[in-house]
Amino acid sequence: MPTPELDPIIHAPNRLQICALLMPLEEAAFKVLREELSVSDSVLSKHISQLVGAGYVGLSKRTLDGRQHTWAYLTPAGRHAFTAHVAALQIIVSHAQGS
Amino acid sequence: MPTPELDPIIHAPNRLQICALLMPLEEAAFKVLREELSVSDSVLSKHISQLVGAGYVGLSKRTLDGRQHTWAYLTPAGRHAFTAHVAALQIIVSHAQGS
DNA sequence: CTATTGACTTTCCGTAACGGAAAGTCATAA
DNA sequence: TTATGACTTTCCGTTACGGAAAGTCAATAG
Repeated sequence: MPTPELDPIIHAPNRLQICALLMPLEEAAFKVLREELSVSDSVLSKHISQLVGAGYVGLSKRTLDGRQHTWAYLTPAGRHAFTAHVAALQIIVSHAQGS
Repeated sequence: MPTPELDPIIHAPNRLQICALLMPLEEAAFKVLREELSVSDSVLSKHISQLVGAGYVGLSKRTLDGRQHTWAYLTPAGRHAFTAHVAALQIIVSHAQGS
């Protein structure tokens, strides 16, 4: 059995966390993600861009209180990729408990 | 609860796998690791060097059949770091199943 | 209608991580 | 003394990040 492949788009710590946070939600506000990850706007924006580029995340820009706000959500492909990534991680880590 | 920190030394896919493979063993031959990871000698050597540099892995060079062979093993610090890293991963991933 | 402000986005920049290929080590074996 | 096997290092080019600063844009404030 070949080693399961870890998805480089998802593996990066910040993106792994973004995906994990989005998994149980329908969507999350940009600001919320930024606070959860404790990163700057630019860093979060760039990571989200990569996820969007991979087709894993979708954005919804809406106006609230007269201001523009961005919400992010996992696409079906994103949910699938995250699930597969976690499965791969578990297979790799499972060797640790005695192959 | 602050986000658990992923150890960058261990997080890299190849090194995560090296550590996972070494966890249940007392030691593993260089060649075995190279085959399990399907990487070149130089790549494996460089990743192991980083683990050694972090104090996570130790090397034992012995002669067998008149040839030099290298064996790698996790140090106590390495086992501890790997365990902590996996625990951090689980905490992050656990959010996915509904925070 | 123009300036401002909030909420991101991009660009610019420097550092560090990787992998592949090739050269270098070193302890034997021939 | 040379050749091997088994790594180790070096060289090189690509890519990934993060921080800082500049740029966008829509929705007010004036």
